[in-house]
Amino acid sequence: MVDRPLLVNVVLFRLADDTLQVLLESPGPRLELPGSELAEGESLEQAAERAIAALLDRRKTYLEQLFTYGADAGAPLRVVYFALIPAEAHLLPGRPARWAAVAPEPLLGAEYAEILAYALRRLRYKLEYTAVGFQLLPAEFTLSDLQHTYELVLGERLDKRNFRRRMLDSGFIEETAHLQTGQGRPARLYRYRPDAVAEVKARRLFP
Amino acid sequence: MVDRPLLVNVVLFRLADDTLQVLLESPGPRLELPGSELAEGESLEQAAERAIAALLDRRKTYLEQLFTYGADAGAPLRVVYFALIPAEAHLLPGRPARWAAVAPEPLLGAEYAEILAYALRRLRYKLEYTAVGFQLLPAEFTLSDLQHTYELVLGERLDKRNFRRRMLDSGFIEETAHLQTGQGRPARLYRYRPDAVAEVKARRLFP
DNA sequence: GAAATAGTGTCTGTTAGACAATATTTC
DNA sequence: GAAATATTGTCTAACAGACACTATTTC
Repeated sequence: MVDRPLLVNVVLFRLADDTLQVLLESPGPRLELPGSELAEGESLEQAAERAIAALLDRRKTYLEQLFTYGADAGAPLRVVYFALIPAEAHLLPGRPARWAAVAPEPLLGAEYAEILAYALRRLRYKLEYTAVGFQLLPAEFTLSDLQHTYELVLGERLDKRNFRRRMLDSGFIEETAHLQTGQGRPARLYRYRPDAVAEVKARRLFP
Repeated sequence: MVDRPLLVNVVLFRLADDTLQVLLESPGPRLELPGSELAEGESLEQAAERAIAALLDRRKTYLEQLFTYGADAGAPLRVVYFALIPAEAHLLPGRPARWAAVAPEPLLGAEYAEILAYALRRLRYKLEYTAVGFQLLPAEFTLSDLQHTYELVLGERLDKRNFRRRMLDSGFIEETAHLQTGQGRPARLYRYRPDAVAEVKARRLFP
């Protein structure tokens, strides 16, 4: 049996300050992705949740296994998860961690940068083809909020009319009785329908 | 550091005898998926390739990491890959392994059955949205062969005219100068274009 | 009433999907 | 010429994507 360290890392995304952000730790001079060694009698997912619970005051998140990195025979094995965190979650005090914009980060090691890039790719993919965007928003949200979420994650502008039409047609969301007031005309609040089919039927290559 | 066994399993698919088949081993009374423990100084992918090389006379295959199973804290960690094997590959002699139709297999343990079901789902998904089907065929193939491949994996009949049209329009394949003769009219042989973009642009949920 | 934001409908080009007849070979 | 297989084109309904104006609220 091989005695090789097994790490569980977590890429935590959130939307705040009009930016897609990722949680980075700086225990030393360099930035790292949060994580920990797999503990005795613990599942992989539990280890990921433990790493999140050590950083945030919120437990319930969208969590998905990303990949297991073990290409370099010398390096530790890394099982990487990614998670979506609503903006309301707070960092626990006393942790050398901060939310950083998803962007080239010179202090992030190359191995972590590769993982982060892949996680972002998967997040965008997920967002386009499934109904995962709600995990970044509060339970009730306006269609403008939702569109903004998509625009930030995908990094492109979306057409308002087409967005609303397709989002409503998809059946993923439903109206609530509530309105959100603000600067201009109040906006209808919607909520995610957990019973909706989460996968979009995408175009197949073959008939 | 936790001292937990780390296994690398491989789900090997091939098409033969008009069936989608998977390679199963029977070292004991039950059937299992091939695999081995991760060896010292070895990458995950190398371990998967080693497990394949121990069974088949062909090394070069399509190999993709599927998932890492570690939900049960008591069980070993399993990094699972899936691979596509052309029908020409031969089983090495003296191995307690056989190709079995992908179907409910009573002798296959529940954990393996779950893995196999997921691998099949991923294979179908891959086939629909990327150009991976060629990995199950010889270098040159007819459009009928290719359609047959898709029909077997997807488990449904496809319309010939639409299939050919879209496959040719996709640019994934190109004509060769060769024909395959047989019972009826000879068929044009095609080959995969490795330089083609492998991903299909699928329909997005949002504009 | 000015500023801000929410909300709504139509048109066009492309594509998915359904559908059947002809062409070329072997035996 | 019968049997087997390969090859080819059209039509329609649905959808993607482009596009601009009206409605409702606050200050």
